[in-house]
Amino acid sequence: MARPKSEDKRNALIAAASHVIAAQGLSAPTAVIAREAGVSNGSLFTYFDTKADLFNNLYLQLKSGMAIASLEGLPVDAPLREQFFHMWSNWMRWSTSNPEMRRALALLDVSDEITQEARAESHQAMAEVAGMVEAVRSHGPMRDAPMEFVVAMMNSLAEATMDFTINDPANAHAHCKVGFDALWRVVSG
Amino acid sequence: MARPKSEDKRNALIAAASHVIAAQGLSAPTAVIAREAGVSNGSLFTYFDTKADLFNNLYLQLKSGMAIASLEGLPVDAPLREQFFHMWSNWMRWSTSNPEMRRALALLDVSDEITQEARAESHQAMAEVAGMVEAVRSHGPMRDAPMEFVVAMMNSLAEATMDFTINDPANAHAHCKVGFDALWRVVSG
Amino acid sequence: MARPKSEDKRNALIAAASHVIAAQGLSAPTAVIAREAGVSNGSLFTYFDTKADLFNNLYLQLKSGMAIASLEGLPVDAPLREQFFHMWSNWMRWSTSNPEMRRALALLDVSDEITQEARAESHQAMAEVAGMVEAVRSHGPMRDAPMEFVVAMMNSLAEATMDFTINDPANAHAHCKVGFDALWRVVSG
Amino acid sequence: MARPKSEDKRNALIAAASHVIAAQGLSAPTAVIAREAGVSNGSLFTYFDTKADLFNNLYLQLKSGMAIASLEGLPVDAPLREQFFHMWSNWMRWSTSNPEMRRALALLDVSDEITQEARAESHQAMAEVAGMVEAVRSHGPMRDAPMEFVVAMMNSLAEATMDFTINDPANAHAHCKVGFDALWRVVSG
DNA sequence: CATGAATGAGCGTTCATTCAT
DNA sequence: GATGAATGAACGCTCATTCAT
Repeated sequence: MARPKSEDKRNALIAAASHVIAAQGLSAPTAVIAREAGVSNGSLFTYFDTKADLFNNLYLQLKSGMAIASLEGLPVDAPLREQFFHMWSNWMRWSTSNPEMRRALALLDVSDEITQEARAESHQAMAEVAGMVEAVRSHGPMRDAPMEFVVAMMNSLAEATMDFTINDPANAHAHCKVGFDALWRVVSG
Repeated sequence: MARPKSEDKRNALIAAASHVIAAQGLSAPTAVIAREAGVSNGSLFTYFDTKADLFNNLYLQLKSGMAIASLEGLPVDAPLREQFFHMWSNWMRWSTSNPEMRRALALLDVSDEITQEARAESHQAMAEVAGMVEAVRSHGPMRDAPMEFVVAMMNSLAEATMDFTINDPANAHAHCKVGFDALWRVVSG
Repeated sequence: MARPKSEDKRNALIAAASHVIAAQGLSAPTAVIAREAGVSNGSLFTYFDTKADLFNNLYLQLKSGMAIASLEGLPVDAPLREQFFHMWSNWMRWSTSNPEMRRALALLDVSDEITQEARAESHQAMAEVAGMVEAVRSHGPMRDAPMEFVVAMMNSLAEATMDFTINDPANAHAHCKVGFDALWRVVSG
Repeated sequence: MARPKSEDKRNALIAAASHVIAAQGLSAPTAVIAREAGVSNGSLFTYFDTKADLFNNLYLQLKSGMAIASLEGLPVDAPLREQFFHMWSNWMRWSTSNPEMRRALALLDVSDEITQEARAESHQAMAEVAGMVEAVRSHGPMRDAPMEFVVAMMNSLAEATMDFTINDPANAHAHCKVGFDALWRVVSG
C-alpha cells in the first residue's frame, strides 16, 4: 500500500499553519507553512486540497481543541455556577497557554475562507458549552433572548477577557474571575 | 504632509476603501479601490503612502465617525443611565445604518496593518464614550478592574449586539435593549 | 529492456494515453493516464522511462495500427488503382472508426516530443503503403518529384479528408471517394 | 493621458511569441516571451489578458500577414491560372522566408486555445484566397464537393509543400511548382 | 498633480519523476 | 514489481508601488 499518508505530517502541517498564521496572518504563504512543518511545498497539497481547505481543517481542530480543553475535569455534580466557572477557567487557561492558537483562531474566525459548513460543525464542538449557557440563562434576565445572542455575548466576553489576559498574564487569575463575574451577571442577573 | 490638491479625492478614496473592503476584504487590490473612487490607481499613492497608510487612515475615520455618531444629541442633563442608553442606541443605529463601515471596521480592527499609534489615537476618539463608562462603573462591581478591561467588555458586547442586529434588523430595537441591559448589568451591577 | 511483468499493463497504458490525449491534449498529466489505465501513477514509469517515451511508443503503435488497418484485405491481384482505393478506404475507415486514435496521432505528429527515430520507424510501418504510391506515381506527373514529397502530399490529403469526414460522418463514403479521386489526380495525373 | 500603451511593445510581444513558440512550442513560459520582447513579465499582461489571448492575437496576426503576403501584386487581369500561381508562389515564399512564423502558426492551428471566433476571423483574412479557389473549382472535378473541403485540401497541400520546402530550401522554386501543379490537378482536373 | 503603463517579486497550485514501503 | 506519497522546479497571473508622460 506504498507509504501511507502520515498522520504526523498532517499534524505537523496543522501545527505549522497555526504558528505561521499567528506570526504572519492569513496571507502567510503555503510554502512557509510547509517549510515550518518540515515538508516540501508540494506535499502540503497531498494533505489538503487547497490553502482554504487547510484553513478550514485548522479552524475545526482549534475549535474542538478549545472545546475539549474547556470541558476537561468538569465537576458534573457541583452546582451549576461552579461547573460554569470551571469551564470558563479552562477556557481562559487554554487561550493564555496557547496564545498562537488563540490568535490563529481569531483570524480564521473573521476570514471569509471559512465555510458555513465548518462554522456549523464547530458549533457542534461547542454544543456542550452552549448547553451550560442554556441551563444558566433559563432563569435569568435573558431567558427571552435568542439563544444565539446569549452565546454570542458569552463569546465576546471571553474574547475580551482573553485579549486582556494575554497582554497581562501575571494577573490571569484575577482577570479570569472578573470576566466570569461579568458573564454571570449578564446571563444570570 | 503638504495638503494634497483635492480633499475630495482623498475622501472619495477613503469612502471607496470602506465599500470595497466590506465587499472584498482587506486583500482588495488598491486598483479596485481607486477605480471605485473614480481616481487613477497611481493617484491613490499621492494621497496615501502605502496601502497600509490608507487603511490606518480609514480606520481612524471610521472610529471617529462612530464616536461622533454615538454622542449625537446626548441628553447631558439626564440621568446617567439614560445618557448611557442614548449613546448605546446611537452606536447601534450607526452600525446598522452603515453595515459596510461596520464590516470594514471589524476587518481593520483585527488586521496587523493597523499600527499601535492608530489604535491609540482611535481611543481618543472614543474618549468621551469611555468617560461615560468610567462614571458608570465607579460604583459598580467592576470598580476595581482596569478601565481598559471594562472598555474592552463594552466593545465586545457592542460587537455581539451589532452582529446580531445586522442579521436580524427587524428586531433592532429589541436587540439594542437586550444588549444595553446586559452591558448595564456588567458595569453597574 | 527486460520484458516488464505485465504486457497487459503496458497495453492498458498505451490505450489510456490515447483516450486521454484525445480528450485533454498532450499536456494531460501522466497521473490521469495511469488512473485511466487502472494503474498507479508510479507504475507508469516502470513501463516507460519518461512521459516522452510513452508518447513515442504510443505514436509508433498508432502509426503501425493505422498501417495494418490500411492494408487489410488488400486485393493483391486487382488493378493498381483498385488496390490503391482499397487501401485508402481502409485508411479512412480506420480514422473515422477510431477518432480518438486519430486525434491523438494528429497531436503527436506535431509535437516536438516525438523523436526523429520514432518518425523514421513509423515510416517503415507505412513502407508498404509508400510502395503503392511509388508504383502509382512512376508513370504520372510526379515521377520526378522526391518520393517523400509525394508521400507527404498523400498524407496531407488523407488528413484533410479525415478531418472533413469526422465532422460529417454521414457522408463518409462520398468524402472518401472525393478524397481518393483528388489524390489520384495528384499522383497519377 | 500618462504613458500610452505602446504599439511597439505590443508588436514586440507578438513577434517574440512567434520566435519563442517556434523554438519551444506552445508551452513556452510567458516570462520567456516577455524577456525576448524586452519587457517585464508583468507587462505582457497589460497587453494581453491571458496567455491564450496573446496566442489568439498572434494567430490572427500570422494568418492575416500570410493572407496579405499571398495577395501581394496579384495580376488581376491575367488568366486565372496565372493569378492562382502568383498567389501560391507568394504563399510559399512567405512560409519559407518566415519559417518561425510558419511553425508557430502550425502549432497554434492545432491548439485548443485558439477560439472558434479567432478561427472564423482568420477565415475572413483568407476570404480572397478562398474566392480564387472557388472560381477555379467551379468548372473542375470538385465542383460538387463542399467548398470547405476544397479549401482544406488546398491548405493541406500547401502545408506539405511548405514542410518540404523548408527542409530543402535550395529547390524552393521547383517544389513550389510541383505543389502548385498538384493542386491544380486537384481542383481543376 | 493626474494618469495609467511598467515593474518584478511573490503566490497557489500542478506535475513529472523518485523513492520508501 | 506495485503503490502512492514526497519532492521541488515551474508556471500563469496578481498587485503594490514607481515613473514617464
